[in-house]
Amino acid sequence: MKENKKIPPATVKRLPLYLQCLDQLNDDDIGISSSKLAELAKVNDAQVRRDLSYLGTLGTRGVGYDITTLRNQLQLELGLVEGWSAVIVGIGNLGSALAHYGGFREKGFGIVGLFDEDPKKINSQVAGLVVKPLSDLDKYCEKFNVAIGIIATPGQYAQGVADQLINCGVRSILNFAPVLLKNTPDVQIRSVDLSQELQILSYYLDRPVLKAVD
Amino acid sequence: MKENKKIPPATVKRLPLYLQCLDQLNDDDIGISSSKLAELAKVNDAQVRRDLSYLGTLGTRGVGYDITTLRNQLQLELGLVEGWSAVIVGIGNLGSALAHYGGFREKGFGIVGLFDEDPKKINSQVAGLVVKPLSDLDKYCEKFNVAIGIIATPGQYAQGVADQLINCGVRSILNFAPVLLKNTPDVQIRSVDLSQELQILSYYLDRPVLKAVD
DNA sequence: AAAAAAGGTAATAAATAAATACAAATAATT
DNA sequence: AATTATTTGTATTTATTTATTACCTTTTTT
Repeated sequence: MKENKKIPPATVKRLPLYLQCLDQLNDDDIGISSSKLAELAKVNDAQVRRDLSYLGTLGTRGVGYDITTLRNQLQLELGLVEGWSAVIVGIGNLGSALAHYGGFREKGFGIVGLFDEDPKKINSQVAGLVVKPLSDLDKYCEKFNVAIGIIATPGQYAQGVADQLINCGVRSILNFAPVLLKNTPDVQIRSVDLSQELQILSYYLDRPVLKAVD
Repeated sequence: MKENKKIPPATVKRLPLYLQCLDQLNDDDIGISSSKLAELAKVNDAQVRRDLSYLGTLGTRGVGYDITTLRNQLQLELGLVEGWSAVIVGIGNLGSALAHYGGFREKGFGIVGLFDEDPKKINSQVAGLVVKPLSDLDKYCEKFNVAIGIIATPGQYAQGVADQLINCGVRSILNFAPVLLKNTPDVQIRSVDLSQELQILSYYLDRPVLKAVD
């Protein structure tokens, strides 16, 4: 399939999953079939082939996929080789946990700044970084060419923080505050609402027969 | 629409969102129209009416929806009035943040136990609870009739913890570890992978023209 | 040479979402 | 009191997205 065809969102969501599955393999494995990968990722094997075909012709018929090639291509497509910089705003319990979270760095993201408005937090050290006031955001974004803003403030401050981030040129936002942020053209916003996840689980708790999706 | 018709997963995912939108309204508002709610939730207004119709005939033609009725019905449908009990396993930075997170209690969930295997953490106090070893899990699950297990351990321990939780009768698991847990019949599993969310954002960073979905 | 394994992709099916339309109920207006 | 405007509930249709099936091609194995 063509290299520059746009990839369907549902497929984009599965790409990091495939990458994760590859990480679970033995170090001495060099190849993997679509059916094996499908089993690990718990999807249909044709779906795996179709998803991967968006990245180009990676596999060899009769053989399968070379793991290294596949991993490289997934990382390339997901932009994990770009070394995007991120900041975290809101250094409460969750923000602090995110600052310590190793999974970000492992995937190539660099947390370059922590921000909060609470005077008690400003200048304190968290995960090896000094917490700064939001007034320093502009400076940091320019200096580190920050691409991603992670919002972990209480809900009522989230939109204001988002506006500031966008104003500083940040084009992608990962929002953990339990509010729906305003849509802005050219800005990607993803929200993770912890309590909503629990609520969805709760629905199915009452109805053990039904199956959740996603 | 019939009360006991099964609700499509896509709708179930929107129900907590509607609930969140209601929370943003002024206290003195007593009614809301589908079009207003649609605007807040950023969906089509016909979709709102359709989604809500699964909960019964809640609105009044020519008038709209009574906010209190709507909230009650959403909470009822989502099982938020059941007071489900939950435990958190893995009291690292993330687990600890989750233990402090007020959003769970606010929605009616009760965190009744924290568990970890690290001797340095066992017996320490976090968010008003004493961290216990996993060997106490069984006891807690029985005592508090625990319905939900929240996993915040490193990836390599997650499946083992999940097995233990299921073994103790837990039927719903919210997994924050970056691994795909084995499917078990009658057990609902939802996973939140923080770094995967960032990776999806990263894909769209390279392609500012495309739009992400969900 | 034949059979088995495995990727690529066209075609189809299923699920989801969106749009349209309209009857019924309520409120506002004349 | 009658009329008009508003808004829900729902059927129907349409469009879009997603998932599955089927089949052809290539490679490896027997």
